[in-house]
Amino acid sequence: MGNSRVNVRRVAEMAGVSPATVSRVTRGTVPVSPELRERVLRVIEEHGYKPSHFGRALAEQRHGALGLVFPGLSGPYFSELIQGFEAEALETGDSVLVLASHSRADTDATVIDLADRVDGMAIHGGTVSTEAIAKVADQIRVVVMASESGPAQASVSVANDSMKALTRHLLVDHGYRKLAFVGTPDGSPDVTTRWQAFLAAHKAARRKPPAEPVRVGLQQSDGAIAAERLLDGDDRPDAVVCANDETALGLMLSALGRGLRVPQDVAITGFDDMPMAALARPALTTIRQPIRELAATTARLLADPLGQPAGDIVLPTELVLRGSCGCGGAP
Amino acid sequence: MGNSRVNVRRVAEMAGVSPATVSRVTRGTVPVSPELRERVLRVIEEHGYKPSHFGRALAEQRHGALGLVFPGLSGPYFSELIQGFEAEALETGDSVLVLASHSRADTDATVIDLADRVDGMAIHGGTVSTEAIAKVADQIRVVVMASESGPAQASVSVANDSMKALTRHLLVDHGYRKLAFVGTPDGSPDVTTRWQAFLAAHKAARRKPPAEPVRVGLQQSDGAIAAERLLDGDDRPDAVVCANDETALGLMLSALGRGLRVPQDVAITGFDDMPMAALARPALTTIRQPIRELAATTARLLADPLGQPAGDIVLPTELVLRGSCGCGGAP
DNA sequence: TTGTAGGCGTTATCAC
DNA sequence: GTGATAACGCCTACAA
Repeated sequence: MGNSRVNVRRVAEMAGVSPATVSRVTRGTVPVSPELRERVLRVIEEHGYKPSHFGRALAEQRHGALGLVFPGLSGPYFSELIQGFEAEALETGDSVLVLASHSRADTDATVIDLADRVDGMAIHGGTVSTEAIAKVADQIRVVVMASESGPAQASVSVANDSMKALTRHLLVDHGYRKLAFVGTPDGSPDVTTRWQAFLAAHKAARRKPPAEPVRVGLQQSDGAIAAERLLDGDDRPDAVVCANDETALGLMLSALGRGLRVPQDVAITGFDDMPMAALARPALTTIRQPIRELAATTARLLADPLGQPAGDIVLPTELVLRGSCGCGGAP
Repeated sequence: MGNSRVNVRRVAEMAGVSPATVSRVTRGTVPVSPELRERVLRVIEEHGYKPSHFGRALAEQRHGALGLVFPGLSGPYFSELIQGFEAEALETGDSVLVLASHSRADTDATVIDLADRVDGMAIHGGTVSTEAIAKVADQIRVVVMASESGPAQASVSVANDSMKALTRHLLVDHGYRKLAFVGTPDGSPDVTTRWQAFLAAHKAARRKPPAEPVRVGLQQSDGAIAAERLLDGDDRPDAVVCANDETALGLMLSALGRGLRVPQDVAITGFDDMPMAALARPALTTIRQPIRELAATTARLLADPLGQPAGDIVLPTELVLRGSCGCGGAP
């Protein structure tokens, strides 16, 4: 912790050149004569000089950082999100400032504050108010993930409506009579759309959907909570459609722990296709969404120097039928 | 996106004062006469002036940001970690730059790069090489989490050796004959200590431990993989000690899915006490560690202006006995 | 190709 | 209490 840092001027002096030349060497933009370049590089090497981010940021008027805002949830979904985003940001030499929103209340303020520490910001649907997004978007480039763009410059989300095909599969192909939905529609735009697709499938099949979803969060423990409400009574559903894999697996664990058989006593489906989905017994029927690509696309949109309008990008999803819905194969 | 930002000079001009006075008002350190203060505040309000981070950082020689480096793993553990860290950082007005390390190879380089964008860095055990830590620690304050400090200024970890008490409980109190350990000791310092405690407990009870642990990762899906190796053969263990709750729950799900009874056919224990642990059926016997406090303490150590040496802090853990080890209560 | 000089926006150190 | 003025470290016209 004693690294007496050297600056351009000092390096220039020692190399017997002007600061400008040093800058040219470190940036590599403008050609410099081999001889001087060599001299400068030697001094840089010798003194471990590294251009200060302070100075650079100030001079270039850019932070070299992207913001990522999401609800502080656990699970593979958000890990994939962070990693995918970061991997892409690294490509362009940007750092990632993360805001794992806590209470929605102060998140708005924090996000606005974050806005002048980054060059662009990715905001996950359902984490901050539209007003806050508008304010930020007025200042820097904003891309919304898993929701509509609203006041933001662009959005990237996935085809949640494939939930309709899944629901139809349960209703028509398997002939289940009584379905339940686990998830809170008002909680996040993703879940909103999934619930609507669930309802639409019922309507298309002229079947009566449940009046209300089982309103719980998206964590595995929420699946266990849903289990208490759904499995302990005597009007148990045939099949339970969960808003994501985590809750589905939590529910499955609870079902099996109660001595119920899946899918014979109750069929269960998820959304995401996280690694555990394929490994569970029975394996989980679900919808695969390209989380990493979602994040990478978002980062790319933000890093893009003179980004085109871009608009709203929707990535495809894929229905993955496995044992937990009653399809053959796995036990 | 057209916010023609104003700067101190401009504000000063409009308020008819000097830039210094404007600065004094925004910082609130030195007293300013009510009259001028009022004038300045009005102009600031009117033009939405906000001091630029660029300028501030350069003048104050500090970024106002803390770095957080951890293996890009999913699950409640790391979510808690991020949130705990960030919540504390927000207190002191710092932003959090996250590095969810991907391949260990390039992480070293990235971490060194990150070092001159933050004022302090928290590094999770097992993510970067000791050499890289040394380099960074030479430049800024570094606190290592869940590992020994090494070249870093300080470290914060939890009492992993309570794994010894847990193992003893299985061996002595329940009298299980054949135990297995799920986790990769070389993968992270935490797991190393837990495996050693597991071995120590066997030795203390004069019992022969398994020759090798089941080397898998820390995700839920790894628990399912472990299940294939442990549960399908005919020399199934009595009890399986997992390095964390996630793998334990993955294993439990697989066990139940195979028609095995927990704990009668196989007892299972975890480490962390994540929310799902208490809700599973049977509820998971585990060791509770204060993840949030771990993160908060680390952040506090980093933000501390003239931090004392601090040294190595070890936070307490607590053995939580539930149904999955065979203890009464839950089914 | 290279050097000089000015600017990026803020804070801190002086005088007054 | 307040106002000049000089850093802070870098980049980039502009001139040579």
